[in-house]
Amino acid sequence: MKTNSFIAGRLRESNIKPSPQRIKILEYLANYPCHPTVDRIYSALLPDMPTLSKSTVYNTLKILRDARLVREVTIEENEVHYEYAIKAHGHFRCLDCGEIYDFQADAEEINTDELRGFYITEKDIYFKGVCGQCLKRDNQTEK
Amino acid sequence: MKTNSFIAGRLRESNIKPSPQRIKILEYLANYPCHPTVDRIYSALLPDMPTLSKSTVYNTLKILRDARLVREVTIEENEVHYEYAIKAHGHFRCLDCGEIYDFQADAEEINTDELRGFYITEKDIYFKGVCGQCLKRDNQTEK
DNA sequence: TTACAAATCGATAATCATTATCGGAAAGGC
DNA sequence: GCCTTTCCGATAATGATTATCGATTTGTAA
Repeated sequence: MKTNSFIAGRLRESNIKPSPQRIKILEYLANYPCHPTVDRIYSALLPDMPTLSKSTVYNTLKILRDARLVREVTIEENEVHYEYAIKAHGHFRCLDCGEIYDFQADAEEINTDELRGFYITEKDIYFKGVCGQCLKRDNQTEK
Repeated sequence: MKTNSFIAGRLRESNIKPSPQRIKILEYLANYPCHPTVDRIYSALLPDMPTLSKSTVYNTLKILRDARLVREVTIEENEVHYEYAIKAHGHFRCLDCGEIYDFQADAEEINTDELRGFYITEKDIYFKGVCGQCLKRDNQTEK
């Protein structure tokens, strides 16, 4: 569980003023690794901060992303998900329940000879399909 | 250069009636491997088919995608790109000029032990950064 | 050919995530 | 305390995508 002061420190390290809104948003992402959307973050924090605006969530996430404190997960077409930036990994999205799973995958191992002379800043691995839970449920329903 | 009749054949193989609109759209994707967006496809075909509607482009692409004749490339946040489905490969998007480059990358080599019991239907590798051309241009401008 | 049913197409409106704008509030320096 | 800068929040605007639904075309059978 990351504390407020730890989060505030991370913001200061990146030269971002630790306002209450920014602390809360980054803290939420650090403690709930559920790849939330903007709307999800907004709804989760609203009870605690009734004056929070969705614009602020958008603005803050953009700041945090530029500082590389959070990452955008664009595995879904119509909405961006966010995650606290730790070690790089792959993402799997279940086309049935929509859940996003992390899995270890080293993108550095992918051969990039063809991209010689390119400056690569981001390597995303996005898999899709049906997760184990949904497969099991679907099989039971069939019987 | 893929011919109309070849394209029509591919549609029939997938039990899709080869209407003129569908042939033109799939033919465009097969012959111009530029990862176009819906709007790009629409604009390119409009001179030849003045009555074409953007709705039809959307509908047709959805049909072609479901038949796995084309793939959606969701490497950009706000717009979907399309490509004729051939051998799987990685995509690199230049954050400067927006161009999308293909590169050989075998997603099958990525270890998926953690996804045991999952049914995987799609494996996307999306890299981002700055392409060689843009790097060169930017350096010249600096001088 | 004619008639009818099904599939397809196209125009318009609706949806919804995201962005832009801008006035007001808070923070920080002097 | 005053002033400047930064930050926040409400509202409106944007733009890709989807939904709707009537019109057109296609396929089929008499």
